[in-house]
Amino acid sequence: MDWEPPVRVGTSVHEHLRAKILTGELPPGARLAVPALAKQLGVSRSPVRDAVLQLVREGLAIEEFNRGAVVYLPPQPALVSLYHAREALEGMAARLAASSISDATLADLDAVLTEHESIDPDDFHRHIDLDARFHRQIRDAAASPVLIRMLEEIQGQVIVAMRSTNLSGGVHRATADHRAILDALTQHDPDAAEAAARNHISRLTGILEQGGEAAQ
Amino acid sequence: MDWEPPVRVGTSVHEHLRAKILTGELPPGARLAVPALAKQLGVSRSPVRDAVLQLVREGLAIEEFNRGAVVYLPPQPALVSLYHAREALEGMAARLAASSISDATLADLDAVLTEHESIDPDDFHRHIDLDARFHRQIRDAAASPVLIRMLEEIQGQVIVAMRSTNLSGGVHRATADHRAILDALTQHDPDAAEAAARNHISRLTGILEQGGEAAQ
DNA sequence: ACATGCAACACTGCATGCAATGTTAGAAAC
DNA sequence: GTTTCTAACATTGCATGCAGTGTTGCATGT
Repeated sequence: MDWEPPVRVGTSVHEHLRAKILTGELPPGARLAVPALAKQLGVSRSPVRDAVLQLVREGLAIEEFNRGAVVYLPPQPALVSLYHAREALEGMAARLAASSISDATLADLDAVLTEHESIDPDDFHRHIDLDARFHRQIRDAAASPVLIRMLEEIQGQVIVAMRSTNLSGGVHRATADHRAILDALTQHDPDAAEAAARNHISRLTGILEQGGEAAQ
Repeated sequence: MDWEPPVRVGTSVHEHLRAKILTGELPPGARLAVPALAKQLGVSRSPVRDAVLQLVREGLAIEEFNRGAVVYLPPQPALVSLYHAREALEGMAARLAASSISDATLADLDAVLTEHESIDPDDFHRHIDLDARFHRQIRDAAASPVLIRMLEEIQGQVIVAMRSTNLSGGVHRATADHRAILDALTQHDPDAAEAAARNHISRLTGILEQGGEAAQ
């Protein structure tokens, strides 16, 4: 019989902190002092230390020497680099997904996108959430474990960055791009899907390089 | 004045173990028991534990419940996934490098490739080393921190996999592909560089999917 | 010879102690 | 009011203790 290893406290703490960073409850600059978190969460310092170290390796936090880690918002040049990796990986994810995506997943994507197309363009919280859900579903549809793991990491950082800077590129442009991606996926056309996904991200990279202030 | 944080024991241990895995001194299956390593390296278990955890997150080791971690060779489907991510990221690295690469780096690449073209095709150790150096230099020439970090991880796993399976695709094909990539870089042609890099990796993916026995 | 049971062992993950070191706030001096 | 010194404080990374749990190998019985 298969056996699932017991849940590790360190893993739970990591997920807990990661979630709080992604929702913005722990915004960039928030301190992640191990003793304080351990006391607050009612566990010892060891698992908390593991969790914080992992957040640092994920790029969601940065160490300030002998002062503990803080939630991290990469500076603009690092975001450009992040978006280059994102373009490559999301392109490949769309390519792979195009071949194998199921009708059920296509329907889910359409539901998310249709909702996205109808929201108040000023409702950034909802925009970020729907955007993340769309990209997450394509990522998972690619069904490629390494790709999924790397995109999880990138998309986490993207959410923090979107929340802190105006790099959405506008809700309408985003949903138009998403519609193009979904159309290509619906036609199971890998080349078109990759091109559409890369075009979407590379447009955002362009905005970023011009100062990240082009939203709306 | 800038201050470089003191070297952490855990980091040294991680680099030490990583190097031993990449050289094959610790082959897939080798046990990474924390107490044993700590005793052998003359440090306590804490930094060794950190190092092993990081190796697991890097994909170079896998945990066997309550028996410690062992050096990991991903099964074939996971390698295909690894190569999909590799294709996307190496393609983007070549694209970025094409714009910014210096004449000095081009000369270095040519030196590595020229040496590679002249080796005994049966000298796999040297083939793996020269192959890794070529890809590493392009990766670094891309000068994109996120891309570099992710490709470091992928290329580490690739070295382990090459050492254990016949997926080089043949020394001559490899150097021919590399020559095409270097030509595109020399012409500072991003599209051609990306296409050549992706073509190189995707050919290897094909070999992998057909059973990984097509070397020579 | 082979299966079974059991005791010794090994390893993990979490808790906690500790020395080193950076930070900070307040008192003291100017 | 501003600067300087200093002492208390906080945090880190490493060391080590410990309970829980899986593994291993040997003795024992059939």
